[in-house]
Amino acid sequence: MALEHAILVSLLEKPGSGYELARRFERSIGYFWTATHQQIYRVLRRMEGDGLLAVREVPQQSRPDKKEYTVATPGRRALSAWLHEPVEPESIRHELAVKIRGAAFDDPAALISEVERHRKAHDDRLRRYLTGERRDFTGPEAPRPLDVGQELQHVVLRGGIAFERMTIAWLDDVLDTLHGLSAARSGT
Amino acid sequence: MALEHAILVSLLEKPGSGYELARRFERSIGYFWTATHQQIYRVLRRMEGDGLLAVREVPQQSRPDKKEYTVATPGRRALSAWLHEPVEPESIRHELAVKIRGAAFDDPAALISEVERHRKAHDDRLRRYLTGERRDFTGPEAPRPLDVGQELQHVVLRGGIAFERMTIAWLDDVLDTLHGLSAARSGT
DNA sequence: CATACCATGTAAATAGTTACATGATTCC
DNA sequence: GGAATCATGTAACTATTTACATGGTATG
Repeated sequence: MALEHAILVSLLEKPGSGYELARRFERSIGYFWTATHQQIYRVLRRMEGDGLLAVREVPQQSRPDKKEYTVATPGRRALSAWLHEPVEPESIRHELAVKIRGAAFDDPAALISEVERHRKAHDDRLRRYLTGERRDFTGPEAPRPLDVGQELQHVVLRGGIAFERMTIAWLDDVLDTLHGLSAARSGT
Repeated sequence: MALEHAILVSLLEKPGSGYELARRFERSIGYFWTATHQQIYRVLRRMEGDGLLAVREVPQQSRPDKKEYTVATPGRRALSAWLHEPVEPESIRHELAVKIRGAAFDDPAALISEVERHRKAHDDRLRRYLTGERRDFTGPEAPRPLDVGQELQHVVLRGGIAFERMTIAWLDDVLDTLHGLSAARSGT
């Protein structure tokens, strides 16, 4: 299960609560894995039961107390073991692509606004990634030289940026295609 | 559930058995959705029970008989309805990226062979896609002009090609980074 | 005073994976 | 004789999503 491993990596980078993990899954970890708070809380409890994590109750003033999780030695070992095992190269799952092929059996032009909406969402994400990249890795405020962990975080972020750029370019291709089909239909 | 919709699209393109669908999910549909035969058989039965699909027993000689599924009118309507609803822009899930960030807590150089293996898998997939593109859409054997369904299939395939190319370029970036880290560690 | 944020969970349903199972035919 | 292809499935488990639930604090 990659969620367990993603949690181990995130907690090794910095210990934190389920809530904090959920927030990280919306941001930095989010560009390669997603999870909701419900799932995170459940997996945290299991991992703690398995001895992979240690918990510490942290009392807070003017905020609810929280449980701070840290990676225990067996957790570190489990991550190491996984890193040395091969994982299957991933295939994509893209609902919008299903829709695009499905549009052949409906009105292709009706899909244009949906594709535009997706294009905007990816464009927003790209901007967020680029802002984060300047802040943490390439801007004047960024530490220099970067340590090993930061270099690796940066190369993963570059992957996220490349993915969003590719997706935006492809969605433009899709929009051109859909417009072309409407024009042809109504007689060039 | 996108698997249902992917099945509807595939069966509209061409009716077929569960086995045939499973094979398509390894090929053409595979570049935007995956499913195993076990899952497909289960969903097919449910969809038939819901009246979305019609079945026909097809006797065959020198092969086991098969059940050929066709999309029924309610199935067509369900697909139409879904096409007009918005779906959430997808986030990626990439186990290898989890590993790359995890490598900071282990030996980054140990990941090189794993990344190379993934690079090769994506390169193989790209070659298959390009062969399919020439055969079905751009080669001299391809029909011309393409109909609406073929244009849409082609733009989705171009998405798969763009994804594989982007991934390969990114994995090269990852390999450079990993090599750079090893060189720096052993003292430049 | 309403909204957003902090913080943690339960319950139910659906989706997806992995292991097991069968049996005929074709190709090397 | 063994492996691959055609064809369909059951059972068990794991992962993920969605809906519901609570309650305090800070901000405009």
